Amino acid sequence: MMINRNNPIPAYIQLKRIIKDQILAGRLMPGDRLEPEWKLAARYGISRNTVKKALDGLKQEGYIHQFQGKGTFVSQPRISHRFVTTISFTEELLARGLRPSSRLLEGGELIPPADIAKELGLRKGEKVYKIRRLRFANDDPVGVNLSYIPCKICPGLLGEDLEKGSLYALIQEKYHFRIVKVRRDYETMPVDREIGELLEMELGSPVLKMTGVVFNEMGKAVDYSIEHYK
Amino acid sequence: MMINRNNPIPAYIQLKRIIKDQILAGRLMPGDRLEPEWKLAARYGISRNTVKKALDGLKQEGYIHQFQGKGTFVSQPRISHRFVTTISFTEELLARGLRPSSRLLEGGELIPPADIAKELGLRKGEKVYKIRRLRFANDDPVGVNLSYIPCKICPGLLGEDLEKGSLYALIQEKYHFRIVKVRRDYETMPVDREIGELLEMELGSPVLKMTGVVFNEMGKAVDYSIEHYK
DNA sequence: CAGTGGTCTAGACCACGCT
DNA sequence: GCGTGGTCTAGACCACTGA
Repeated sequence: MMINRNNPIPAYIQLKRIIKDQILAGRLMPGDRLEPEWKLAARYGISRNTVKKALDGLKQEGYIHQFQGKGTFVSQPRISHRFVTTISFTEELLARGLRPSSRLLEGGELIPPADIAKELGLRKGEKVYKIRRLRFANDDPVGVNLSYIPCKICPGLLGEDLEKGSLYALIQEKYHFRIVKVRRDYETMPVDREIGELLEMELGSPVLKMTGVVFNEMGKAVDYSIEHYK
Repeated sequence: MMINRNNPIPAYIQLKRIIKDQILAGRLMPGDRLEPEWKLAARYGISRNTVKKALDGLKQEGYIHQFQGKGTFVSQPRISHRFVTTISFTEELLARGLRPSSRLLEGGELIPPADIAKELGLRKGEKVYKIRRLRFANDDPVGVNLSYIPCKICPGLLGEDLEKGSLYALIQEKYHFRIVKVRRDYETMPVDREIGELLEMELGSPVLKMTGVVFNEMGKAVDYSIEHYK
């Protein structure tokens, strides 16, 4: 399949279509490396910038990812878009016109309990960062967030400012992930003493407990979190 | 604010930040037209291609849109998919000031496939209602909802008006449940033909697929649903 | 018509991963 | 060192809009 320069469809869209078809047809499998950009440019008789524009689109749609110095690879699952916006406490509150903020309660590094290690797909002895934050909306405490994040996935995370903005945005920006899959359990339950004190609630009032795992485009679990919301 | 070429942050990201800040600060209001690309390039001392890359990012994030031959305009604040913290489509849309409605595509009674029976905790041969609805926001189709609800939990459900309001509200009211636990999986994927036609989307555009189970206060699964949203 | 964004080129240098 | 993607330039022509 070649690019037809008489076709009014732009070359980068034609190339995108060609590569996408190869992925959907299984001729390119998840994990496969594509030819380097310069070679694609030569093969299809277009400039490298045009190849980049095609690849940008495919990256955007979650079909591929790229690593500087390594190459271009077909992504694991199907497709992704901006999942952050649907899962981020920070953006959620901003969208509602509230002012979100956080206070770091605890940040450390440890070997996680077996059940959490299993959810994260970690081998025995692999460490995680444990990050516990109290969340505010307009300075009212509204939630407690406990996250376990594999150290090998996000090295140096504790050196970041964990009280500013969205943790997911930080992770995606710093480590160049895209979050493509989310699993969430929601449950209402009476509040226990510890959470109740943090959220300034009466003992036994109902809280929303949310447990979740998020996955990046390579199918790796990036975060296991337990959250309690008023 | 200018672009600092000694700053290791790429010029296009610096420009993106500058423009985004102007929008967030209200110096650029929704509907305002930005300077033409060539003028931005001259003002910030970078090439037009670099300006385009910054604008592409902002377009991508929904802050601006562009029209060939007309210019670059600040977008209305984005409506984000915030299904995570809400259970009910109806309530979600009402909260956003949109008018929700539904059209019943399919309503019947059947023995569910084994995997769905398992999710619902049903014994062999126990029937479910299968309810498929197209969802509208202000008469635009925005989602397709497929629900499996155990007949023994909600007897006579098909006799109700399934196009009016929230199915969850109906179920909770008629059968005196409280929904206390929800499990949700979110994933984005390219739209297939059937859903694409219902939602009036181009084949392969990304849709949010949500799969979920809700439980009542007795721990019984009340509903297994598969939904696709624009 | 002039002005705008859309596409595209043929280069360049840099940052990074690997061997 | 070499190959990769990341960024950037200074042009060019086209398609579309609106006066």
